[in-house]
Amino acid sequence: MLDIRRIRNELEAVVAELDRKGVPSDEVRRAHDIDVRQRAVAADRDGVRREIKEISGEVGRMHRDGRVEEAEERRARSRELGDREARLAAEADDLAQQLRALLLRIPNTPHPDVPSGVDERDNPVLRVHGFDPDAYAPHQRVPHWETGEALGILDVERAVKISGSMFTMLRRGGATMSRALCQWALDRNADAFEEVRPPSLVTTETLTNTGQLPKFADDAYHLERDDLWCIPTAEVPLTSIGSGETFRQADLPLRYMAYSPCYRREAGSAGRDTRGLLRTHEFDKVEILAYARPEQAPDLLEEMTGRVESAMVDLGLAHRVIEICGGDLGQSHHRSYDVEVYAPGCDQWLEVSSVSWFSDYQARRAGIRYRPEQGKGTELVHTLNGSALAVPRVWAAIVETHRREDGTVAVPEVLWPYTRGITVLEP
RNA sequence: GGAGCGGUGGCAGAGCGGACGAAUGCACCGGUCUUGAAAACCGGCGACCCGCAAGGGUCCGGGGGUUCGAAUCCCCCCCGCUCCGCCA
Repeated sequence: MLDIRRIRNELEAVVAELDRKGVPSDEVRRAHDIDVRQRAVAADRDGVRREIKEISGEVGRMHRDGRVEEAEERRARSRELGDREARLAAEADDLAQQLRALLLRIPNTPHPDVPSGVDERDNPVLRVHGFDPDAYAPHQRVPHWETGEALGILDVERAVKISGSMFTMLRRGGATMSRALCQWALDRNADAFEEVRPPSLVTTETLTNTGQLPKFADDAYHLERDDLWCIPTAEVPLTSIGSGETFRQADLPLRYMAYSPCYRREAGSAGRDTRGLLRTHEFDKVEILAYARPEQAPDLLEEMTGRVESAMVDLGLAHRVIEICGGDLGQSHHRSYDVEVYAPGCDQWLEVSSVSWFSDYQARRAGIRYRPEQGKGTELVHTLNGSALAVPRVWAAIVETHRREDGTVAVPEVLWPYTRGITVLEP
């Protein structure tokens, strides 16, 4: 959520900032309007409550002093006020509820340095590593789904039989390498991040904290019987670890990482990226996440992006970093970098990580605070997160990049400690 | 799933219709004392919202209700613990 005080005091600035994301101003203006009315009604309500409290105190004292009929008169007066209080309170609650519902739908404002743009075509490429389009041999120009089926390490047909379209199944060395990628990704970030194994099913409240609800309910799997949601990313449970809690400034930044399965309905993307592993309902991912003081956030964003890039280097994959422009930034995002890997077989840049800074947008929804060493009270933390490694697309890029002339695939050496001796994927 | 007990400030733990935002202890912050520290003593110490401020309001798991007045009484829900059942 945005800070209602900013909407209150700097409405036009907020409108201008949201415009950079292509967000129309009507909802913010309506929020501003409701806020004005809400506060007026709440002030009236509080005045009446104050009177009731005073009178109740008097009634108590009169009773002790035996002034019964005087007390009776005061009591009648308070009863009248009670009706007014109830009406004002109901109105104030209703307005507050409307305001919150609106606020939950209004996106975060972008960081001032976010480049202007309308959609993904306007995302500037920040840097490119190890990419030379002419350097690929014909044996690398084979899409991973063909190599995967030929080697018996990818079995899409049976996955579809078991679970329906857009589910996949890895087998033998392919399954082993997938698991190895997760373990390796966790181990290489263990220097700075606490390993967590979070729940994969979460409550409506938890899925609201990170911004997926209420707006994007169609994208998530919902277990109606128990009113639980399948997480689309470990960001969801990890962000809510600290919900409703207040941390000490000295403990920040707090860093967590987790392997988790991720579930996405991919509503509206039927027919896109239908081959292979590029877009599936269920996949594995290792996520890294931090709670930080606002001043710490910019450096953390760079550090976390750097961690993803160096992982791609170690896997021998060509990749690039792009910055997400205003119009392409997600609902909750303040600033984002995408890391994309080049897959020579399908000749595509595949997004394997999106490292993002959410400013205090998620922390305000979730109530994650810290106590500053100077000054009074509490402040909201800033949250950041990114995929340390999204398995299927990295798997695809490895199978295409490291395919050899004989049709087998070389497993990157950094994974060998995790593959039970498998160094080559072969039939 | 069934039965019993419980959910109060950072923690422990009183309060069980009015003077309670809440005793007390610990923790924490400031001071006295001390070469320094500890101990002792003195003082302070919750969060959130509205307000320039003065000040006001809300919060005793959550939601309803009773009452002039609810942490305290009633109803529903959630969570925890113990026992039973079931189960990887």
